[in-house]
Amino acid sequence: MAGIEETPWLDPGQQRAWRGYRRLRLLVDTRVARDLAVDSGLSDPDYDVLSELSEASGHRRRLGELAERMLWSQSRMSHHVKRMQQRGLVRREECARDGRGAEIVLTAEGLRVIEEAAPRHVASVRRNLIDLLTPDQIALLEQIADTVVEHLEARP
Amino acid sequence: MAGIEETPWLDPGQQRAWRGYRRLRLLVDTRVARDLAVDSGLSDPDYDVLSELSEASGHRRRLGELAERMLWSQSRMSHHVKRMQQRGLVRREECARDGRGAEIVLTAEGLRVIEEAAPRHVASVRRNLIDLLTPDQIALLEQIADTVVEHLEARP
DNA sequence: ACGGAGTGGTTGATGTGTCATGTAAATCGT
DNA sequence: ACGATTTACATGACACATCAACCACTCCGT
Repeated sequence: MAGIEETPWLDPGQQRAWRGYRRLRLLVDTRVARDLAVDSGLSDPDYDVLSELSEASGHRRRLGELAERMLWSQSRMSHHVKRMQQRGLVRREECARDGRGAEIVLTAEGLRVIEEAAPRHVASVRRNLIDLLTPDQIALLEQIADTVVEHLEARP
Repeated sequence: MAGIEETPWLDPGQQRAWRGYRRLRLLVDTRVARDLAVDSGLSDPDYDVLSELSEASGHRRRLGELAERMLWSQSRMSHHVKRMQQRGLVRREECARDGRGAEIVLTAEGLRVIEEAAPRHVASVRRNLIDLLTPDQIALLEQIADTVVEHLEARP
């Protein structure tokens, strides 16, 4: 890993790309989050957890597995699941195979909530990102994201 | 604005682009934030505020102006500035022209801190995003960001 | 010039994220 | 098989963001 002595400053194009990315992120994410909250009463993390669970077999997943897939800390997941549990969106079950384990299960209410939220959320994602770009740009964005993700996930 | 009835689901490519974007954001931002905290003891918002002030004439700016440029709420800025003030990075001064106003001024310490933090931060941004992409991809990213930002900023 | 509306900023309550730590069960070494 | 370590998760304290009041000053109409 190079020391800072050898690190050149960002050139103007790189500077603009970085600032653009930051601003895109700020605008897109706050709007999508606001829409989600207004339309469905969910926060962005709420939606992600529900979505992850709804795609899991049996609508259940180990807490740690959930955290790992979503790149959250276990602690964060534990706290968040507790709150979602209090709202009736998920419940905890003991894990048969591992006495320490906790399985997080989507409740019927949780399933209902995310199924109702999903189409509105998709509409919001379209309004605030997808439909603003040409198909070419979408493909490029995917390619850029893949490149970066691949590099970063290959690192500690 | 179209109702959800008319909103088609994301096609596979759009789906991958959206998920890719989300994951890129998660990976890049957490790593850059962690580097910044470890290298310089600053949070991401800390850095942004210091950076904004260091570029302002007289190293000072009205609280509301600062908030507006950064798309923060005034409340958030007020709270955050209070904490940064307690750490000696900025100070408040009364505004001569408007008795209600507050001017936020970069302290000598604040200037020292950001000047020391900047090169490491640039290195981190390179490691975690810029240097992972080809010059073409950088240009495309900038273009995509500009497109989206332009659309979104033209809206309430 | 005075009374009310609007503006700039602060504050407190609440929900959420992070870090350090705690606890209990599983696993490993011998 | 027994103690030490590691793993899975929970918890408490704190930092931070958001929202809804709130206060003080400015601006405007009459």
